[in-house]
Amino acid sequence: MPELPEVETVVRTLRPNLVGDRFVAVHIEWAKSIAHPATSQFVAELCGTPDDVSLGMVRRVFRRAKYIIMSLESNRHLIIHLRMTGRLILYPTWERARVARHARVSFAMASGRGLAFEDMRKFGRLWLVDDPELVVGDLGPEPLTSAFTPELFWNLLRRRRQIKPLLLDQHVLAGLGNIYVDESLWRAGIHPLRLAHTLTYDEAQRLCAAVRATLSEAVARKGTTLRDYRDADGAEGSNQHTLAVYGREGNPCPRCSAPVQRTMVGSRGTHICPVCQSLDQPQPPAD
DNA sequence: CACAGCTCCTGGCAGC
DNA sequence: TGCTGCCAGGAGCTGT
Repeated sequence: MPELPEVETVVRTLRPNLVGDRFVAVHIEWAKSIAHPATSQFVAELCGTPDDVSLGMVRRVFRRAKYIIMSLESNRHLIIHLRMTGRLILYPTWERARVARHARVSFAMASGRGLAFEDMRKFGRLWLVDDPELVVGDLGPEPLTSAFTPELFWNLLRRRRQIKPLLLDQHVLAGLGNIYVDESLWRAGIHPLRLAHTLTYDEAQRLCAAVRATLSEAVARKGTTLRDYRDADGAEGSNQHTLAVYGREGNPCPRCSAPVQRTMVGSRGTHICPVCQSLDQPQPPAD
């Protein structure tokens, strides 16, 4: 599942290949992948006009939370959310992109290369908008910026709500998904069912640092490839080799060797160390 | 407000 | 071997 580190890696591999290149054609294989506007308008507006093809040029490629944003010369923005199984893969030609397995939308670039949006489960979505805020305007803060301070985080926790679903809520904090929430809570020694407003300031500070460390280490390892995730060059990440709890049910906790348990929290598969992440008596993990 | 449940999807896997 | 059916899960939505 692409979360912040995976999306960041996709952006980093896309950027040097796309900035300065131009969209010249697009093929939509699965219309529901286009969230906005109507598919005919999406096709008509992406590539500029016959008398000014430069409007389809990519000026910037960047990320907001789990959204990939490409700013075009036309001042429009192509926004892509990969959801569960989405990928953005570069190919030497448009033809290769079009025939890629699970290709839902494919783009021809002026350079002759192709870009494919591949998405087995069809949950991913694309937008073409004038104002990116229409898509990403309601997101919470970015956890890897200097603005994400323990004080800010402390304020986000002033709610009577289970900590794991809270951390997964993109309106509260933007970028975490199921893998990195489980890993962050394990690192901070906090049980996913703890109510956010009952965390001590010390615990909040630990969790804040845990989120930052978990995400930045995953970025450095180019993301977690459990099954579907690839960067724009088709390469896997390596963070899956260092996961502490996610997907490790029955294996020893790296900190205390107790068997990792899998439970359900908020109807999501959840992995904890029952010793390091106690629900009853909050105490710092013996790190 | 909090949260459970439903929807969208399909490859992979368990069970028979 | 081959069939059926269940399951994951991000985000938006409805219902309680």
